[in-house]
Amino acid sequence: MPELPEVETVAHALNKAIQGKLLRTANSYSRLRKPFECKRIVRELAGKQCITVWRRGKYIIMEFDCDFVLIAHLGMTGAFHIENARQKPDRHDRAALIFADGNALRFKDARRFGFISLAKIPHRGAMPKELDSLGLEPLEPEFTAKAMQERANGRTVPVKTFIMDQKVVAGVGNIYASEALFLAGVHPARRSGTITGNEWKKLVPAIKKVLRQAIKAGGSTIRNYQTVDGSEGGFQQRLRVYGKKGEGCERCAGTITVARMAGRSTFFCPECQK
DNA sequence: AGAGATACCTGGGAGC
DNA sequence: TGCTCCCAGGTATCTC
Repeated sequence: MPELPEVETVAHALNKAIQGKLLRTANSYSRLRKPFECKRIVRELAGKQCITVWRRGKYIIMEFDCDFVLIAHLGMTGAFHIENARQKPDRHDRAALIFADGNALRFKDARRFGFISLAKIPHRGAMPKELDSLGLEPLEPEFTAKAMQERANGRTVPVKTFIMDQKVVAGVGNIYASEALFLAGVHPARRSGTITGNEWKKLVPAIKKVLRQAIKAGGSTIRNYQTVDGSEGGFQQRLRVYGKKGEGCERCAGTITVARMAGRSTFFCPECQK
């Protein structure tokens, strides 16, 4: 389940892998959440050089030396891998970018929740308008307790759901939302508008800390996630509540409990998260 | 407009 | 061993 740390790890690896390469063509093997527009992609990007690859929220942006970018989302099970273009795609490969040097960047996605789409930008280095609605970037200075308290004012959704709202904060998903709330000692079901300034001063740094630690560990491998070279992330060993229903809390005598919030499993300690 | 539910999709694990 | 059932969840879209 790729969240910000996994996407960061993948974007970094992709940047190393394809920066400077010339796109030759593209292939589509089956449909994704949004159609992979092979013909349009080839028309706009063939012969163009990949300039850089970066991340915004959970989206990966591949820049080329023109006014188009590719926006990729890994969905639940998306992964990129590089191999020789002559190699046969395997069962779950959905699309490929073929480079002039003979390498293929294949997008593998068993559940097809991911996508790669072409977007026009006003000028090189600009943010595609498709990503305008994304909220605060949690590792940037703009992500502060004050900004979050303002946005939460009057809101009644559980704070867990609130911090997973991509229009509020971009990049926090189900795993790290549970982990950050645990670190901050905040109960996930609390209505977001009732979180005090002091609580946001614990929760905002907790989100940053959890994300930074996970990036350092190369992400968490929960079920599906793989890095570009096929290796697994190391953060799952450091998870404190996610997936730990029935286990003892590491901080108090409580037992980790699971509840559903907005249809998602939410793990927390009912004793020390208030 | 905000909140919650549902659809999309398929591998994998649980239970029998 | 092999079958069925259900869960995992990011996002778009719907209903209230």
